[in-house]
Amino acid sequence: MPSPLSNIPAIVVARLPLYLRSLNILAESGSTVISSAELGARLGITPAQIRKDLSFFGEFGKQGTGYDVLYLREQLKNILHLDQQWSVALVGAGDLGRAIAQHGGLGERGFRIVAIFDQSTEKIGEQIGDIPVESMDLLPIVVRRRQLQLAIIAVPANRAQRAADVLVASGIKGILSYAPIRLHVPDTVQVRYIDPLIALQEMTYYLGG
Amino acid sequence: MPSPLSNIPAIVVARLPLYLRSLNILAESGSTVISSAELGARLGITPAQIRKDLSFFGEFGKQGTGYDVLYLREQLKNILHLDQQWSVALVGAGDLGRAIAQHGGLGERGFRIVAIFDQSTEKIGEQIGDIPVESMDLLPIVVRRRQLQLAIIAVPANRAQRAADVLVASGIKGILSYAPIRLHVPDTVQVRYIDPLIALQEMTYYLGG
DNA sequence: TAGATTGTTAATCGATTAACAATC
DNA sequence: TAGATTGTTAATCGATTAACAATC
Repeated sequence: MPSPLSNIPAIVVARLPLYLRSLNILAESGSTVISSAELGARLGITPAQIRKDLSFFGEFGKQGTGYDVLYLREQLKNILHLDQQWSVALVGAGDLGRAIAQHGGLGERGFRIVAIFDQSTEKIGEQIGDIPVESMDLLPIVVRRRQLQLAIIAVPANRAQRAADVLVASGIKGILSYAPIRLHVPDTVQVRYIDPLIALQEMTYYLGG
Repeated sequence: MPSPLSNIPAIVVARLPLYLRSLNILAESGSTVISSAELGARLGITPAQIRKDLSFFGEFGKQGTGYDVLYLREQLKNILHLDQQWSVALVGAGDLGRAIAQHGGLGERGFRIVAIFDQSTEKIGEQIGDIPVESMDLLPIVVRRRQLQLAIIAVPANRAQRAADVLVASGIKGILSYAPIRLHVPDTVQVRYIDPLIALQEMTYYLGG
């Protein structure tokens, strides 16, 4: 695998996890082969786009037949570096951080929260699941020692940028932020946002006043 | 206001909430005027794009000066129909639904959860905050009586499509789904997804294996 | 007035789609 | 072989950006 081809459009990369998700469902249901047309119908994406997207990375299909579900799934996992467990730091042990850590939909899917940090002296020492909340002061040490590359930010908006700065300085390369502000980071660092409020506001435009 | 101009690109509409968010911050900090250049710098968007986006809806600025923060904020709120409280139905009273209902970042911002539904007989009758969990059987009646237009889905993937079907049949016009599947709904219904796993998988592509 | 910034047009850029030869 | 579907090219479509006259 030619490691992250930097010339692949981000929008193409962003669709790969959706393809993978469908392939997981197909694999579970016992399907062995799928065409770009069928996959497209499930995802609301044109078959041509799926074929084009995949062609950035190689030739995975067979004319007349389609794609082998297990094989394509394996390939996508490799491309996305999901052939390994990812350890994740969580910043913020409030309601939201707690929900993220405990709900654990992530843990079962290859992203394990291995350290939790909070500013508040009250929260330090508490356990969330089986992970103790540690002081923000320890963050750089822990992140470096464990060589963590991913972090989740779940602190209030007014502390999010500072959290990001510390994370980046400690070597974090990817941040998933639940804070409703744009984070400024070097462009060697990936950032994605989760913001239900923005999503709701996007929809009300289309709803009758 | 010419009600939802249907010919405005969705990607333009999707940026309006971001503009609004910045304007809220600016207003709080006491700024009275802002140029497209300054706003763009905050958001990582080119000034030309901001001006173009806004020009779909009217002329809100003044040459030589920029935009009046409070005025533009008001206009965007109107365009997005955020000049009112929105009542929202929540489907799913598990860990996730509970976290969404209690965390309440939404309530303070104009989206109030007014009814919670769950399948499980055990959960029915429980209170989350001050809202009782009701049976799914009551959903159509409650949604119709209260004329709810928005709903949040926080049930497992295998129940999400059924939940969406019931919601749509009950008159819901916008769905925010936390379930990791694509929902099939009539195109008169808006759907947005919140999926931290997909966001993480998008980032690992760029990280060293 | 001089300087700044808008709103808008036209040019550029990039993403999506249609079409089809290759081939299983 | 006949039918189906890929991978890829070229055409289309749509979004972003640069540039500038208008004007505060």
